[in-house]
Amino acid sequence: MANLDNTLAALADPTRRRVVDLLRDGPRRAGELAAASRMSAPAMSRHLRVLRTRGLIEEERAPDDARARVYRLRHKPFRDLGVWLDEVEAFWADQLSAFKKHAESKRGRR
Amino acid sequence: MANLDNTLAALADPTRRRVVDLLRDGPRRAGELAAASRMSAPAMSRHLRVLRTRGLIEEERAPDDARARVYRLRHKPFRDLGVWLDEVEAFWADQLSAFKKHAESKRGRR
DNA sequence: ATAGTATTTAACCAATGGGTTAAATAAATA
DNA sequence: TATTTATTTAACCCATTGGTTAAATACTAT
Repeated sequence: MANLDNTLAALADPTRRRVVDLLRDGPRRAGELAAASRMSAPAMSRHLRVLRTRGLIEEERAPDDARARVYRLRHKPFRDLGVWLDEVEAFWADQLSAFKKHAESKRGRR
Repeated sequence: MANLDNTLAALADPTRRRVVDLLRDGPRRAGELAAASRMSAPAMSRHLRVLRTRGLIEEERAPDDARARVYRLRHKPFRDLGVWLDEVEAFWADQLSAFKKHAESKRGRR
């Protein structure tokens, strides 16, 4: 459940992308994520479920308080997305493309 | 209109992601993209509009047949996505994260 | 035991998304 | 000029999404 389409679908929502940014600083509780996003607990809970079932994050109980759930980023989906992105980027690295791009820059593109 | 959220929203749909893959091989007509994706012309047209209004592709008339519209990838949104991804990836490059990850690999994670 | 806290699940609702078919545009061709 | 051809736009429909509030779960604290 961690293919590219799942990953991109999970990241499509701004709230969920924001959660990823928050988790870059380390694992966070559901409550912290909700507060930081000014979002109700149920709403955040569902976003977290989407991120989890699509493989972007993983859940565990807080060691100090088993009521709380702590979420952290998983590496693989981001790595895979990076691989795909590099493939796409290769388009511009390609000589022919570079030539076309150059020709077009003269017409005010970028 | 080419921020990260727009880009990710545009890429969330599998058909649109497929279009990006097709355009990696060079510019393509709307009709070609529709056929390659086994999708009706109107449906593809709307996907192309989403990709265009969100800044991922650009449109021009075919030089040889002005009825046809040719689409090509734009660089910026993918570059920006790459920048963000690298920031996210930095999470795992971080020493402390690396340590945690190592500790957890002993419990069967990855 | 009782009450409080952290979070999820359920039920519901309005908005969005993606497909379809039919009509509109606009250019090439006969 | 009349007819195809390439594509978009419009109108419509159904499924999905993301939010809300209320209830359920499960643990902590008094």
